[in-house]
Amino acid sequence: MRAESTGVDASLSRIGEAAGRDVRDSGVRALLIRAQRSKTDSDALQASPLYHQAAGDSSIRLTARRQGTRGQETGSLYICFCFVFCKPFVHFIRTGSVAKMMSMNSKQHHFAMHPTLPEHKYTTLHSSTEAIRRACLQTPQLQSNIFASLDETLLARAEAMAAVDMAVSQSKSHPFKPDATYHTMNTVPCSSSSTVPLAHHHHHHHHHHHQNLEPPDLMDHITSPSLSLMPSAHEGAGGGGGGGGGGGLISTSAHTHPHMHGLTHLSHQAAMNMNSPLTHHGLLPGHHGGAHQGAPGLCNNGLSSINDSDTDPRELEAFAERFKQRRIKLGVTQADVGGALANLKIPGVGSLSQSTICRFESLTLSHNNMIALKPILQAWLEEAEGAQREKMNKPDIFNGSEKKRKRTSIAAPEKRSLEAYFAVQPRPSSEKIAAIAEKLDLKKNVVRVWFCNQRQKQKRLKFSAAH
DNA sequence: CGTATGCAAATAAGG
DNA sequence: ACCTTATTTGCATAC
Repeated sequence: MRAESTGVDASLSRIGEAAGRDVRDSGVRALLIRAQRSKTDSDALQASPLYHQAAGDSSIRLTARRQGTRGQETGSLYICFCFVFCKPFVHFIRTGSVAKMMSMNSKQHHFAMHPTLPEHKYTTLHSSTEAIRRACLQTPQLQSNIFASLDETLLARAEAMAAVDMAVSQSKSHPFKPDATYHTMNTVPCSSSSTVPLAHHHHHHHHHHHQNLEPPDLMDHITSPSLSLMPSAHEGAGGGGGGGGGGGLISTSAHTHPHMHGLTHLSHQAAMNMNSPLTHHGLLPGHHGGAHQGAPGLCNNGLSSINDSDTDPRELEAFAERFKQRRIKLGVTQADVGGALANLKIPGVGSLSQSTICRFESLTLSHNNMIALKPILQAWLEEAEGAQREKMNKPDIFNGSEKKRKRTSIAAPEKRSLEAYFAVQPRPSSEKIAAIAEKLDLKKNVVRVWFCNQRQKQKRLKFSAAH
């Protein structure tokens, strides 16, 4: 509660301290302000130079982009915090989810965070989204809410986590896998602040051309904070050889506690559980007995089937780039690749959409997702290149194996009906759902899921909305 | 046409 | 068998 004048400052410095960074950096502040003004998460991230260079969490980024419109200001701010502050915080957010964070702190937003608000010096934003941002500024209360949620509890928690994580990272070899962002990122130990060590070229489309940004001065030197946390190399797994691997390959998907109220201890546990973005089943349900090797040379002895290199953001980035390059050389489209994956008879693997392939190439998938997909795409690539070398196309034994996940498109009329039902009863009984399903000529499960998702959406909106 | 992206179904995982 | 929360995809449609 202290948070005297600028609670933000106080809290930030604490977090920064824990992360070994000075988050009071003017650049950081500018970023926050900018983020705050962003209409969407996407805007906030795109507008941030840190988006491309600082340490971040791809899953956060992903969420930001995908859930964009809805996350709005809230999400933006938090997400940017992730980039600027510390990994632990990121993890917390990831598991806790923005919405939850909002909820748990929202109750008492006694912060008078207005000092750092808009009309400050960096007011000269000229980004392409300036217009939108302006619109945004018209909702002052919203902004205060954002900051409000950034209250003591939250910060304290993040701080605690930071401490935990750091401790872990120093004792154990790999605190949490490199969650660093792709793109320009360089997971290298750390190259301190002012040097943006771009290792090599990396011609990813939109990068620096963010002419919009204003005073570049401040930003540029900020560097990814988390770098400092990076336990440099990843000697982790490798050496151990033996079963070690501790967690084995499962991943513990970053899930967490359903209820955060106790928060305190939660942080700890969360912190502990988290760092293990190992392969996730995202796409490989794994059900069938093991055989999840997919990519050649993946399983080294131990159980920890994943090498560090497999989870290294830089490696992923490089692979994605290479993949795209070679795909094009093969004269294959993203859609082709997606569909071809099914022919590659890998246990739990089916086809994927052009969208997904595209996202893989552009690194707009979560880190875990990237890791999960990499072996598969790698397998395809080798297969395809091999086939071409033989001058023959593979006959393609259309293995009717796994099919691509289907997505039902609920038409507008039906959607309206559902919304109407939802209005009166957000949690219809199974019978009711069945009835609705029949009436709308939809699968019962589709309707059930719709209600689930709708409830989720409502919950989110409840925050962004009034408070 | 091949590629991005918005938004939101489907799914995974722990009750 | 269904809920919730967190995440992974895929339609559709805009570039």
